[in-house]
Amino acid sequence: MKDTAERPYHHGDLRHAIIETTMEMLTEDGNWQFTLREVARRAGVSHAAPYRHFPDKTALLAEIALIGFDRLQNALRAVQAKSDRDLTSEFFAMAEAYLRFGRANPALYRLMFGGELAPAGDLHLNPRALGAFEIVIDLLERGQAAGVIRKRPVRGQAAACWAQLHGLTMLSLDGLLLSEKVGDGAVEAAMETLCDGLAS
Amino acid sequence: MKDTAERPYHHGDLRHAIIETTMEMLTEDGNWQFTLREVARRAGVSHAAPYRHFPDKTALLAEIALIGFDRLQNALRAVQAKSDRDLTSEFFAMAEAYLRFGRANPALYRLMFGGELAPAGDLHLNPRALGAFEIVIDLLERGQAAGVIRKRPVRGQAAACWAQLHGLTMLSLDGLLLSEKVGDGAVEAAMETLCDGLAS
DNA sequence: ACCTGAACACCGTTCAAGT
DNA sequence: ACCTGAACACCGTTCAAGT
Repeated sequence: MKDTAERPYHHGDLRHAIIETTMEMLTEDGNWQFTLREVARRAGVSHAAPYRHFPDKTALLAEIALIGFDRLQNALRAVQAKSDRDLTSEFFAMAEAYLRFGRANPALYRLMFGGELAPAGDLHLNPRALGAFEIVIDLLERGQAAGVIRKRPVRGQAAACWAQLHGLTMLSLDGLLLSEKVGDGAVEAAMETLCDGLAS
Repeated sequence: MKDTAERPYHHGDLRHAIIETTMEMLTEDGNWQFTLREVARRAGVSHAAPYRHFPDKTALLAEIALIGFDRLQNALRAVQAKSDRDLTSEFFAMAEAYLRFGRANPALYRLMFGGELAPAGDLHLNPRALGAFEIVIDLLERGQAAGVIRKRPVRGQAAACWAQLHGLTMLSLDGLLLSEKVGDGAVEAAMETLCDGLAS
């Protein structure tokens, strides 16, 4: 579209390329390991080049984590949009979407909640990290209005949902919910117990 | 006690000293960061010495994680022992002990469930990692027998408890359950919801 | 049997210097 | 304005050599 199209200089947009490459490395290798020098290598630039776009390694990772929160939010919003069913099915679909996100992006999910970024620019103060939480709150509010959810402070109920989903996701990533260890269908059973606690 | 007391050679028991030093480093610095060379430095040995006792860094960390699981189990067992109260109080005391353990040892707790050890010798296949789970199962079984817990497969209920506690602990360590973000008393509210789901 | 010292191949980060 | 190359201070790991 641009008439002055001199992209082929070196990259055009190295910052974007770095983020893209980092995300690829994250998804291809479940084993969490990531070096700034390799992302530079893959992007075809010198190992010092990323420092023109990110102050340090954790700043880049914090940005990646935020993108992860955006994607999680979008995954949940997609479920919310398909509201052609009752609230209970929507609740289960939401939970399933959350768990699937974690299982599909283990390294990214771990990064989002890892804590190696806490010393950095406290990622979790960023409102983008709480978008998913608001979606759960909305669902619970509709449930209370419809009379299928127990009338309690929604934020507390949302915390229970989030903790349960986060815990299941993490334990699942750790391989701690396999049938041999914890019995068959542990995730389904746990979700059922959560539902019992929420239902009116 | 020993008549042949030639400890002051160099260390006597370097393996033990290394574990001890690692544990100290872990508890003093919440920011997860740990180098094998520094533990050697603090233990007063060369940086190659640890390799006579551990094949590599992750092997040492896996051992530390197992000790963490032992300690968690002991913390819960201490609650179990003081059974001078009803099952509901015991349940809450157990939950509180779990959360307190995580908050008191953030770096250790993160290591136990971190996943940087997964590629190593899959720590979580070790039965020591599931001791805490068995304690929860025992509590739930007594609850079902006493008629205060809903009659459902216990292992599923235990999974729900574990996931909830693990999720609350993790989110709490991440600072995601602060009042400003999620409302006041989120942990208590979440525990209440879990109870509602378990109670008969 | 246990420990040291030097060595190798890597990091993250900085900084003068290039275009 | 953006990138490179060399440099610095670190790692994890290995291995000959010391006691």
